[in-house]
Amino acid sequence: MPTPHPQSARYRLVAAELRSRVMSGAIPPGALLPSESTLMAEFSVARGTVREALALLRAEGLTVSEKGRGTYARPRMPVRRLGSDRYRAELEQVRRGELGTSFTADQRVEWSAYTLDREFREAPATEAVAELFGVDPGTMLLERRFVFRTHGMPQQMSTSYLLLEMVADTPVADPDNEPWPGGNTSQLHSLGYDITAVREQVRARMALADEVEQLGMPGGAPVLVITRQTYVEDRVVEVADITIPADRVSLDYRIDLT
Amino acid sequence: MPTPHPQSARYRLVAAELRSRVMSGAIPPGALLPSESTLMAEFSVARGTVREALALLRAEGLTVSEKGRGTYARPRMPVRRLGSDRYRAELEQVRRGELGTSFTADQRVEWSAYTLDREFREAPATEAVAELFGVDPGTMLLERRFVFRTHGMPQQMSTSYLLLEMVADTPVADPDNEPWPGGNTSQLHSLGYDITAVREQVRARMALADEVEQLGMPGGAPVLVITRQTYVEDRVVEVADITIPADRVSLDYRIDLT
DNA sequence: CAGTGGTCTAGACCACGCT
DNA sequence: GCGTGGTCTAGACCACTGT
Repeated sequence: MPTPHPQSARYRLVAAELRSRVMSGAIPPGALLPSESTLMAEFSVARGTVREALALLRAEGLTVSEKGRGTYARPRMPVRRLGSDRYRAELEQVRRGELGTSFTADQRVEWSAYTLDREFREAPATEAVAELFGVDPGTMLLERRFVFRTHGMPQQMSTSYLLLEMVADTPVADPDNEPWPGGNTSQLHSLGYDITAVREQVRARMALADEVEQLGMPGGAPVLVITRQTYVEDRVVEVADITIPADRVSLDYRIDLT
Repeated sequence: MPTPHPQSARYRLVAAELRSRVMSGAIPPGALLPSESTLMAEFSVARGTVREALALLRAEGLTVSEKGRGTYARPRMPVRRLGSDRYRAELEQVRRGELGTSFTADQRVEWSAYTLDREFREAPATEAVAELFGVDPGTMLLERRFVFRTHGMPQQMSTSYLLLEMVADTPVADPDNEPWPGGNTSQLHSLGYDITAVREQVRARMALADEVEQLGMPGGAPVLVITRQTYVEDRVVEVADITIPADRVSLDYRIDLT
């Protein structure tokens, strides 16, 4: 459907040259690209043409521009590995009665080095969440919103849902008990549920305006969205929506066929 | 970090107005937006300003533009579900000696309804690929590039690597045998390898210029990238990089803890 | 053919970061 | 004050899609 663009366009040639300089490391992450006026001279093109080339690179996430300073090769964020094996590790840890959460285990940070904002409320299930739970829409849920930070840097935001009848008047429903040592797995364990399976649906899309705000990311950047269902046998005991800036994470799944 | 942009810019006001028309449904998916000259008159701005506004909407994935025709509200793409259970299904199918590939099974399209471009070559392993294989860099590989299409629509591109010593002078090394009934699992089976596990590493990033071209997607859109290792016991027998436009797919993983 | 978006030029003024 | 990127204008020619 979308019209293919000719590769011969001048701004594409300029973009290609700059792209190769960035990707080859000739312009390392964090370093300044030549200024627009320099590029006008180097390629003998008008400023608008240079700016179109730079816009292309920005759309590809290769560079970021700052008014008054210049255009930079985008600094690489440290990539956090989110392994599917963390659930099993967490479960075994909880059974042995040890501390830590999957989040801190993934991050390899100490228990004290992270903080999270939290906001709890009771709310009826929307149609989408009800379907994931396998209950009727309108069923009362505990909705918990979290923003995780390590060393003050926002890393991910998530919304978790629990059936209210499961958690009402338990310590799990009290935000003051967050962060909970041992995380979700441990919380569910304390309620008498030993999880047996997890299903994750992964999608990617552009960040919305408020996510850009809350996660401190550049505009026009993609996020990974994980919809997670936690199972005890055939019953869904928790549903969560997890949003992570795409350049900060790599998801790792091992699928056993034996 | 990135400089915030003022909301007062004229092109942002134009973009905001058009965005609300699209999101409210006043301009339904697939319908034409006003032409650039119409917008110049309506908002009393220069063409460059109108084009900046439209570039914003395109970057948000709300519209697509076609030379000679106009700018459309973007039609919603059907989402393909890529389930981790497809490997097991494929393996059982192969053992029973049946046809089909995971790609057609995911797509729920008939065997004949898809085509793929392919390009085979022999090449030494780069450092990254060698590490995924667990062999020395420079080890000779068969590199196979594919572009899958259903009904002419590009859906994903992938590059698959096999150890040359495993496949040299076998039917697998002959591009004319693609598409191979039963896909990768079946090919490996024919070489005497019954796969036992798959590891997938999932990331998302903005599409690069040549991916935009090959996949027929609007610029400024995110892609999902899957790095896949196929195992027989502890040995990696295939490595693949799979790139899919993010709005066309949802990955589905089930993690069993029992 | 007329109308559309794609590319390109040559100017202008502004807000911002640095020194 | 000077250099940077951000915004905006007013032209021009092209390639493409329609009739």
